[in-house]
Amino acid sequence: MKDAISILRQCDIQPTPQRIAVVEYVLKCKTHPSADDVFTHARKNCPTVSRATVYNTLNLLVEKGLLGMQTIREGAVIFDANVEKHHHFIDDDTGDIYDIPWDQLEVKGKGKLKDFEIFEFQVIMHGRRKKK
Amino acid sequence: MKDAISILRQCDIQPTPQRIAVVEYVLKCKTHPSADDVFTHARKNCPTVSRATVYNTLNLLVEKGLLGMQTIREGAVIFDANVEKHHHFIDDDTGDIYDIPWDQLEVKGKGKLKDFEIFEFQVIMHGRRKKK
DNA sequence: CTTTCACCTTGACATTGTCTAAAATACTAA
DNA sequence: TTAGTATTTTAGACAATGTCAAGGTGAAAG
Ligand SMILES: [Mn+2]
Ligand SMILES: [Mn+2]
Ligand SMILES: [Zn+2]
Ligand SMILES: [Zn+2]
Repeated sequence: MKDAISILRQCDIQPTPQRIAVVEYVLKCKTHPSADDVFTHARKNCPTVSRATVYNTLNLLVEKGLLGMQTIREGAVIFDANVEKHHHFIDDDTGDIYDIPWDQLEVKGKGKLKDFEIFEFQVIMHGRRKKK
Repeated sequence: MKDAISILRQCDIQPTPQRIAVVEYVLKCKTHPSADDVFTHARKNCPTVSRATVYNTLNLLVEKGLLGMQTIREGAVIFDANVEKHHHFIDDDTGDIYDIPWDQLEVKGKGKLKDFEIFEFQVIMHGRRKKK
C-alpha cells in the first residue's frame, strides 16, 4: 500500500502527524474498526491525538472515498478499508465482520422493484464462522 | 390484529397499561421506529410511561419473537413489526425504510461460502423511492 | 514582527441505551 | 379486609457514541 503521506496529499488533505496516525491504522486495518478502535490505536503512534480529530479525519476520508463506512453493528458505525463493493458476514459469537467478495453472491430480482431506484446494495449475513 | 392484551397474555407478559401503550403502537407501526419514537408515541396514550419501561418492553417483545430489531440505520436500533423474513430498502433522501418481500429477491451463491455457517441474511438496499 | 490561516485540543453537549434503588402496583393467603 | 410478597415502574445515574464551539498552536506570508 502507498504510504499515508502520499495518500493524503493525493486527496488534498494536509498530512499532519495526527492524520497520518489515523490513516496508517485505519487504511490497513482488516477488522472493521469503530471510531473508538481507531482512536485507541492512533494514540499509540501519536499520543496526543484527540477524539475530535479522529472523528474529523475519519469523516474526511469517507468523504474523499478512501474509506468505507457501514452501519451494520449495534452501537457504533464501523469503518472499512475495503472500498470495493462487497458483502458482509457477521460472526454473532465473536462480533467479527468478514468481507465477502462481490462476485461470490448474486442478487436476482432487483429489476422487479419498480418503485425503487437502487443506488447500492449488499447482502448482510449473520452466523458463525466454521473453525477449520 | 389481535388486541394488545391478548398478545401480551399469550406470551406470559403481564399486560400493564405501560406495556399495552407500547405494544399498541409498535406492533401496528409500519415505519420501523426507534425506541425514542416508540417512547414519544406511547406517552400519548400513557403519559407517565418512562424510558426505561419502553426499553424493557421492547426488549421483552424482541425476546419473545413478537418484534424484530434491525441495526441498519445510523445512531439507533430500529424495531420492526414485521417478523417474517424480508429485505429492506432505505430511502436515503427521506430516511424511510421499506420492507421488501422475501420472495422478491433471490440470493445465489451462499453455498460457496464454505467457511461460514449462515443463520440468517438479508439484502439491504439504499436509494430513492420513485414518486408515482 | 505581525497577521493570517489551517489545524488541533479540550470540554460541553445531545442522544442512545443500561442499570439501580426506591416507590407503586398487583397478587396471595390468612 | 389485611398483611405480606412478588412484579413492575419510575427517576436518575451512568457509560458510550458522536458533534460542536472556543480557544490554542504553529507555520507561512507580508
Ligand atoms: Mn482494536
Ligand atoms: Mn414517529
Ligand atoms: Zn467490509
Ligand atoms: Zn422491516
